[in-house]
Amino acid sequence: MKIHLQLTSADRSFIPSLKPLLQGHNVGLNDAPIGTITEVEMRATARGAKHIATTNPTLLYKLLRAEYARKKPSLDDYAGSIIERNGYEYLILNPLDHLVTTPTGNFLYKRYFSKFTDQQKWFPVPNFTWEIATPASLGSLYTKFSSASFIAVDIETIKEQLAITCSGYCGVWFDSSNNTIKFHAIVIPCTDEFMLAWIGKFNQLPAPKIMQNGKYDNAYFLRWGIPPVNWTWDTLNLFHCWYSELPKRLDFIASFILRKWEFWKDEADVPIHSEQYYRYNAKDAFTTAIAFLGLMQEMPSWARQNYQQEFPLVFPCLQAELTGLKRNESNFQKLKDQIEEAIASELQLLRSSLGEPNFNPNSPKQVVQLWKVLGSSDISSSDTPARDIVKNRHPINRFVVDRIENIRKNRKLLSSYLKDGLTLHGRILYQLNPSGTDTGRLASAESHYWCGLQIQNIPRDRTDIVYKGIFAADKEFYIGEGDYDQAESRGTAYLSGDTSLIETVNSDKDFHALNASSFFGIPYEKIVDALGDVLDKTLRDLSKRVNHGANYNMAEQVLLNTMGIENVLRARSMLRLPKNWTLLEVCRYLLAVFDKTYPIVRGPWYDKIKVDVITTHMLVGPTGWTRYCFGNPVRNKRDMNRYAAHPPQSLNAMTLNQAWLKVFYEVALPNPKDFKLCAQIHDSILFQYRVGRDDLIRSVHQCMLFDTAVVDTFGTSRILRVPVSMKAEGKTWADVKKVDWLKIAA
DNA sequence: TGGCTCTGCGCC
DNA sequence: AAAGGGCGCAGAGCCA
Repeated sequence: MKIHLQLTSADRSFIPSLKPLLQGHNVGLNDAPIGTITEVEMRATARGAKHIATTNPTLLYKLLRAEYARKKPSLDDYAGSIIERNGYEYLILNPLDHLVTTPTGNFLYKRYFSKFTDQQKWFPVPNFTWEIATPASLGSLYTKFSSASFIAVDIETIKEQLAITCSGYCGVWFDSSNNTIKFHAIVIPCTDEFMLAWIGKFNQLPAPKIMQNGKYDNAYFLRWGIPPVNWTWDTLNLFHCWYSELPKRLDFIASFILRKWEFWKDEADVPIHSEQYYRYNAKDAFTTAIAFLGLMQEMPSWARQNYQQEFPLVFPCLQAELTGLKRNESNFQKLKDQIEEAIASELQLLRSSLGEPNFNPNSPKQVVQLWKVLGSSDISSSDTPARDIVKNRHPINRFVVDRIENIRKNRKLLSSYLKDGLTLHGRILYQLNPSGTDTGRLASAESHYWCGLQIQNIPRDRTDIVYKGIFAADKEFYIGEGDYDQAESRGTAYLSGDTSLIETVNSDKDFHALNASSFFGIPYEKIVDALGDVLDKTLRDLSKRVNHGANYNMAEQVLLNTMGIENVLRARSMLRLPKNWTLLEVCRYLLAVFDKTYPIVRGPWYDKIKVDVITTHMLVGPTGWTRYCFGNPVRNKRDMNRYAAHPPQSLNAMTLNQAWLKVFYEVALPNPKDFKLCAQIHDSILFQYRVGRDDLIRSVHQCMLFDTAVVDTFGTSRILRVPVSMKAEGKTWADVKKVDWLKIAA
């Protein structure tokens, strides 16, 4: 096959990276500017090519202009799409720099390129047929769909009243007599109670349901009292379980799985309840159905096993999302007033002392300008490390920077956590997404209902501000929370097989104080006394930071940034390091001390991670959870850092996810009147239990405690059991108290 | 005005 | 040359 590759001049320097992908194929390259489409087709014809691949956005624009005059199409949206014109096939590709700047570029290029060179291996796309259901046709359509093997479902919604505007169904019928698959999509407009009832009836059809991010659709179905049965498949979760590092939007999945596919999301911008609107809905359902079949055909067994672990999580997540937490209105208002007042007075002070009545401390540009005035024109950023440098140069700087920091902190609180529109019916809602991260942690975001907040980054309580007090227990309920103790460090210890670290995490003594003692040669008794009270907080904090830094494979500059100049200076004098050492030298020393204490972690274990990724592209965790890795940890330190952070973070996530499921099935479902599952926050489970049902605290504790066999770098298997500490009896999230009777009674 | 990217920052 | 992992959200600033 002959292919014409129409590039841009910006691609020129990346052509060497492309060459290996073109080997064995007859490809002609051209990077001249685009005049007209005809001109490009003439270039192709000149070399006998009917297939044109392009990275040229102008060409894409010209190809689409007739259909979508509204806005410029984005190359990234259309990457992988095939557009037909005049008997030519156009394959849209991202700019060639993706081959070098993204870990997935090479893989995607190869895959998309095979849409031309290896056409028969692609899943065949059937014809798209669809119709709008009417009261007259619904009866017969219902009969027809009753025999479907699968039904893909997708809804459209509007913000007003959180209403469903229509629901699309794409039936899939397997006919074993002639070995064919039939598809047909319908859209039921949700225009009145009668149609809503029909949507509910279709949702009750027995066929397994396929959705793309069905948690969204189901939030609306549940809101309107028409839940579906047999939701078994979700293309979002399927794809995440296969290639967690790739995008997971339906349009991306479609162009990844299907050869002849053209991005269609630009069609969405049409009037509600118009025919095009319904067509768009039908097409989404159709796409979900065929993407599902393509995924089933192609996904390897390890990815399916991932799915068996991941998909069940959507049910407790959906329940927790719709439960949310009640807001304590008076605490909320009081806090908001307090913060607004603090901002106003600090801002006034700052502006008048600078003599700049319009100065905005949140503007990076203005703050960098201010550095110039203060004689720090070498600092070009206004972020935390930059401010740290500036404020340590002069007491006047410190005064100004302190004001800026106070204002920024409080403004952040106000805009992200004390904003309008947090609640629905007095409750703060959110999403918990099992497909949101590369490691298998849940991600969180604002609710599907266009309100609420991300529940996993709530500000921790400070001496002056107690934010968590705005989350209130329901009437006759208490808030409780179960936390894994030092989960990631335990994971690092068992996964690496560093026996010193294993000994440290398993000790009854304080983890960070033990570290401080081994790192700096100070007797443990001088850091923590016999009662467990901390005597040397500074030293303990220092070892905490060093441990944290080393675990994430920090370089010394970054350790300096996170520790701050003052802390590093303090470390230098406290540890009696040479006075002529620079801050960076001190940081280098601190990281070296970690390596000396725990030589296996950043030594043989990291080597093992590199070998695994380079030779297999896989990181397989103790639960079997497998991450496909596109990056190269040998050539690229960023990739190395990601893959070094993955095993402990993922193991911790898997542990928590299993506990989350257990709590759902063994505590929440059997006790619907007395227990509410609220959220998962990376190493904790937040819940509510009815006053008097202290036994449920113990039940959660039991669900969270379990054993995992972990094999280390050298093949030794050990049983890891992460201890759990329980907090409970909170009238708000801020006043949960440590539960101390669990151990005694157990 | 709306949409986009960049910067900054909250949590574990 | 320099390189901290995993997230999501808001404001600033710029462009059309």
